[in-house]
Amino acid sequence: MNTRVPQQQRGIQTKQQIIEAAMRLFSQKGFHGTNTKEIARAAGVATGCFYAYFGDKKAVFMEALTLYFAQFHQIAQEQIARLSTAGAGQKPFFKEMIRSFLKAHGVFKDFHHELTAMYYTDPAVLQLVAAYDAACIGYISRYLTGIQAQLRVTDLEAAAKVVYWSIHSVVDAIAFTAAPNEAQLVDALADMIESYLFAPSGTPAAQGVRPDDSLSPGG
Amino acid sequence: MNTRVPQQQRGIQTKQQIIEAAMRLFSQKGFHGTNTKEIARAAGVATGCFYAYFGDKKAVFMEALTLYFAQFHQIAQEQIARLSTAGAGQKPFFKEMIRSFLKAHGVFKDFHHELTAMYYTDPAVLQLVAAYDAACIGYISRYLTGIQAQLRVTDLEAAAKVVYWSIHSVVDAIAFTAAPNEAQLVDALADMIESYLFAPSGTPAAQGVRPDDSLSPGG
Amino acid sequence: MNTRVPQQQRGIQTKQQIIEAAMRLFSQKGFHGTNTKEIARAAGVATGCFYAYFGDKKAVFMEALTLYFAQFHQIAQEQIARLSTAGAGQKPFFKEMIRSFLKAHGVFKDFHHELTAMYYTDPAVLQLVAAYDAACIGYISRYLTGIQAQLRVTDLEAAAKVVYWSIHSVVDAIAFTAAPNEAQLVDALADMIESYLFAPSGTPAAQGVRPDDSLSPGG
Amino acid sequence: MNTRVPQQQRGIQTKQQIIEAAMRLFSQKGFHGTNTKEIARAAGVATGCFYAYFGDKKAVFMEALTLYFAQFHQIAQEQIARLSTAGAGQKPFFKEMIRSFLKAHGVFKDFHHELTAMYYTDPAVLQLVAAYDAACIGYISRYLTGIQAQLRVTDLEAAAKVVYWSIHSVVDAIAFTAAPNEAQLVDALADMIESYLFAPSGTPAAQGVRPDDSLSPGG
DNA sequence: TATGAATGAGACTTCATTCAT
DNA sequence: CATGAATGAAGTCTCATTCAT
Repeated sequence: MNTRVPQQQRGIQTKQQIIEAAMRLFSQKGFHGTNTKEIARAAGVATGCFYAYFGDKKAVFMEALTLYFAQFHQIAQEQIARLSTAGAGQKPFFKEMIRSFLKAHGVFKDFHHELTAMYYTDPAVLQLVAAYDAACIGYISRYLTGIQAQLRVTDLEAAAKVVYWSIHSVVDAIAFTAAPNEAQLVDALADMIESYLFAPSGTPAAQGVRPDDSLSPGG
Repeated sequence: MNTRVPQQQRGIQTKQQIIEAAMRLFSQKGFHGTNTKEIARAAGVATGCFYAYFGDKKAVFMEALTLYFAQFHQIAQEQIARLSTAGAGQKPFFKEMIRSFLKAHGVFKDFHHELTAMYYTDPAVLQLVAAYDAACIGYISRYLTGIQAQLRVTDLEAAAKVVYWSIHSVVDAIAFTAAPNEAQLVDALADMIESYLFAPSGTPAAQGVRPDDSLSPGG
Repeated sequence: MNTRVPQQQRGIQTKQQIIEAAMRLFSQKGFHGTNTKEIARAAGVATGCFYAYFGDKKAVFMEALTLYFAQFHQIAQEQIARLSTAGAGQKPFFKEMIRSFLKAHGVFKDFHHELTAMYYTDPAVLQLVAAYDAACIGYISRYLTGIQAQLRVTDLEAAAKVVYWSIHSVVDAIAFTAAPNEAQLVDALADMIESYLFAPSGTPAAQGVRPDDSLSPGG
Repeated sequence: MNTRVPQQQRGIQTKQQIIEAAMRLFSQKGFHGTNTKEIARAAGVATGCFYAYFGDKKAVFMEALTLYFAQFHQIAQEQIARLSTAGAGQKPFFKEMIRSFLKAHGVFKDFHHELTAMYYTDPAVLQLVAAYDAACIGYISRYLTGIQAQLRVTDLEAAAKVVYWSIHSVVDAIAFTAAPNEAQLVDALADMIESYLFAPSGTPAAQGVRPDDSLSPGG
């Protein structure tokens, strides 16, 4: 039987409830540890109803995933837009970006992990995630292109990737291990990215670098 | 009944065969996509024999994991030892390290991914992996301490972590997406790490940095 | 997942069918000789359906047991009520009781034996059976208290137990071995119980006792 | 492969060890709850060795059973012999008999229960047990025949059976429930049997009967 | 002969999915 | 549209028994 596309208000709401319940359960117990009956019950509907809206269990996961990414994209885009216009080349840019990621991570932390697990396991998930990663890298790449003049690196493609993956993994490590020294790690990460991207400002000022101001022009 | 501890030569061999078959299958089809019957058959033994050696499916996974890490550790340690003595502070160190990781990754590439998937799902796996990560970070940290004089960073703990996670994720991205521009990414990553860790060598030579030789003394 | 509590008519009927099929099979082939697949098939449902209603094989057994005892109790209580009011102290009481037991036994004879087997093996069964035995002994005890004046025994508790167990085992022996001399055994058993409980009616009439009328008053 | 009949001292001892281990385990965990590996280990031999001496798991059970009965028989026979010659018609006979049974029961109490469970389940066990029961009934029957003159009952066959089963079940109840009022139950049981079998001794002395001496002549 | 490793049928159980009401 | 009962394939695990050494 084909999947139902809800037409009425009620149907749309039901579908939404199912997605939310599924996300909650996947986050708590993982995809493999959650069964459709549980999802249905948590959503307050009958088992059969689940299959009226979703072709199979993976379908909810994918839909939840799409939603999840949409939110990420939105946050990221807003961030980029804000920072880009606020004055291109402002160095706090990356620190802000890291904080953005951290925050976004926090919202659906556990779902993010389940997602990562599926990523390596399921091609469809991989594709979705890869698209998202590519988009993020694209943002960074465009940003770098915009401030190319200030940079010491030349291969902007590679730089964007390296920067993205570094942020990605450090943020993940922070979020997952609930690192107590979060602030230092964020500082160190931002410092690394900035040391890498930006040319030292002409003077040998780099000694005694302190993460935040080391690159402030004024030098 | 408890797990069998092989007492005859034959038993030891059988157990080894099972572990190998399991790793192969987990890598190909994932943990959840592999069943114990398949593992047994792939190892050339009967189902029951599997359970003589392993309490359940996860038990093989954990044992395989332990083995896998033991190899990683060994490779890493050898590498560190070799590089450290070869001339402390030689800058190719990190590039070498990245290549090491890439190589190690390559050996059991798919198993590594299955592992990552389990990492987020299973506490026991998490623990094992966390221990491994901590060990790696420890290596780096000790290395940095050894060459502290040459460094621009001061919080070596944080630096070691940031460096480790960056390498980890970039290597993973390279390995998983079979990036065609592997060389550039490795260069960029090494460049980032070095820019971050090392003080520009006194002269304003940092301009026009080229990854490999930029830091070679002689400057 | 938890056991289903049938909410539709169909569900209630299915559960009943499963219990009946299980009782039939347990009686024929014993608890250990019957598997859940067979039970499901005999009930005309799928294997999984069995587990929707019962957590495991023992659960059906226990539920069947409870049902079985409920019927026993009902028969016994009716019997007691009828005989007690029909004229307290009428001696055919015990003969009637024996016949009751025999009849009740006959209905689910084989199930009774499987039950006895489980009794010694499973604590939960033991508990249920012990409760039933205690209830039966309670009936007899109360009956004896009611006719205390006519009795030669004084420790009514002990008497009730001894009488109950004697009936129990003789009835069991009769039912299980399909003794050809059932009538004689019943007579002998009733005679034994009555000789024990009731004082000889004043005269030395006890010689040449014939089971049935030996104790009829009026000697 | 055929079962080995031990020829050497060592073999005989091994077989004995296996039987003992099996009895112990069957008593503790039941026939179905014990596996051959456990038996072998408890006996201090290898799994395969078990099958050198016994065709299958049931075979040990049967052999243990036979041994168990042999002991019972011996005790019973000695008892009968002793009492019979000590003065036929001595009334303490049945009380002694009950005590004998209780003692015999106590020795292998748990094995006895496992046996009862198997009895209803396995034809071979049934046959063995039935033979044993018949033998016991035979003893009683012969005893009764010997003192026929003193008895009020005439159908000695039926009487023997009723008496045997009563003793059997009351003893079982005592042993299994560890009844605190064991003494009273034994008294009551003996009283019942004696009231049943023996004619009141000529005088209307039966009033105020006390189990032990009520029937002593010369009263 | 003893050892303990190996066998494999079969038991129990779960759950994604379909169906009757 | 919703409900919850039913399906049955597939997976996990056990254990009586056989076999290689």
